[in-house]
Amino acid sequence: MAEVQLQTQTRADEAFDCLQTAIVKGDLAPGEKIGEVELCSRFNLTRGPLREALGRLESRGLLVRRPHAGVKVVSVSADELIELYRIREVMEGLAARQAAERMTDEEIQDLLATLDSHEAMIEEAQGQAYYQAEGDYDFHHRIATGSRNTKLAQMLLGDLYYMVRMYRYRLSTSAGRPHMALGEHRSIVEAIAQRDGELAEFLMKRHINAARQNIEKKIQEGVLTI
Amino acid sequence: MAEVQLQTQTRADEAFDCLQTAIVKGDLAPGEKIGEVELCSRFNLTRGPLREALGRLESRGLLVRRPHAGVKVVSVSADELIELYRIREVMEGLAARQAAERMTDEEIQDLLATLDSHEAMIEEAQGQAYYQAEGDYDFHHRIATGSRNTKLAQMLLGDLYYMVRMYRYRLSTSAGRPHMALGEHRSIVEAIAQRDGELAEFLMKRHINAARQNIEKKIQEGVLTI
DNA sequence: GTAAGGCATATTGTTGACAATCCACGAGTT
DNA sequence: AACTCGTGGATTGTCAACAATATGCCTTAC
Repeated sequence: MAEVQLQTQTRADEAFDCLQTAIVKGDLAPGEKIGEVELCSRFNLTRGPLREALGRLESRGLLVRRPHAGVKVVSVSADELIELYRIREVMEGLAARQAAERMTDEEIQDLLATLDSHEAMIEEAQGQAYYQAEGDYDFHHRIATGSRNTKLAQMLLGDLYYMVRMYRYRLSTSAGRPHMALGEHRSIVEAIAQRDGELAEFLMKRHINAARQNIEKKIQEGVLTI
Repeated sequence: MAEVQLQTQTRADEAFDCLQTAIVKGDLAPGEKIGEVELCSRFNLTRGPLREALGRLESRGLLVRRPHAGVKVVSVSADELIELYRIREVMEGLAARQAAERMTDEEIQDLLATLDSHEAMIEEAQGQAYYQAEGDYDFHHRIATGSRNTKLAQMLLGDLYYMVRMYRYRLSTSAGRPHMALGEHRSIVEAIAQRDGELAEFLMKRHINAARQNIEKKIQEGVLTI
């Protein structure tokens, strides 16, 4: 392991990050029961910091822990994934509205620039949905922080996105969707640029609603089994 | 049998509960820097479980922890308290809508019954705002769980309510508000009973909006200093 | 007199060993 | 043959000692 680690980062934080990414990337399959000692040897940690990290992960709902029985990765059902999108709809709607009221002109310009780069990425990497997903994540990330609502950003970035991303990695976005999503992103930013919070909220809600319907359709088609 | 306590409760859970209530009740003042050893002696714990609990509290945003520098209770500014209510508005709006779609008839009847008991409490205990606050908490708690949206309930009950309650304890609700709030509660339940999700969402949002404006007014009057 | 730097102390972060608890397997009984 | 009960093993929960780091005070130089 290359020790690039910052000294201000404690071992427990390190463990937390490792585990979180491992869960999100799918290296630790949902429902899988994992022993503490195995995790220790896998990430070169001792049980103290590991347990601390496990506690945090549990508190965030990525793990379930039964006393003396062990830890297992949470397995989210299809219904629960849909519910997640319903929550995103209202929370990101609020984020968009507040972002329209509070983002600086600079931030908005920057956001527009990133949209251009996302478009370029989609154009050249035809079908490489991964980058599109990263771009999408980047977009929503900026809106969340742009809202200047600390707790809102914390809940979105710390709780919801990680759970959603758990499925992003196994779930390729459908063919025409990236282009459409980009268009929707543009409209939202436009509304923000015009400082029209109400419109930004409406458009964001519709955007996430569309994404949810897209996933629902896939599940019904049986393309996506969770 | 002296062991009324469930054995499935681990020391870390115990520590977590103790600390959480201590923070919420104000026994640990916001901004106060607290040493680990002091907490250990105070709650009869060892540092292992304590640290695990601290990690969870930090992850939930009730504590801030700087490496090697110690732990201190988070201090929420007036603005941030307002922001909390903005989040509640959209999230509980969603909860109300989903509750209208999914609560059982039994649950709704039960909810109505609790509203009656709340009314009785307000009538007899004139000015005892504490019970009203508890009743209010109870009401919102039921709506959240009634939504059948696991993650939504988790975020509301696990994250937001505890932060809001931090201030409930020092902040007596204003004179006429309990009665008004109760009336709003009734309208919401009525909408739920009629399975009108859209209306329930609207009414709940307006209800929380009113509560927020009430607090904003108090802050501007200087009655409430945070 | 003030500011910068180094040292001591106290506090946090980490480690490894010990104790308590659950799960699985096997034996005995119906 | 199937079910229940008991025991062994493994895993988790807990503890106390060790190491690393930041804060505060004192000294010293300008």
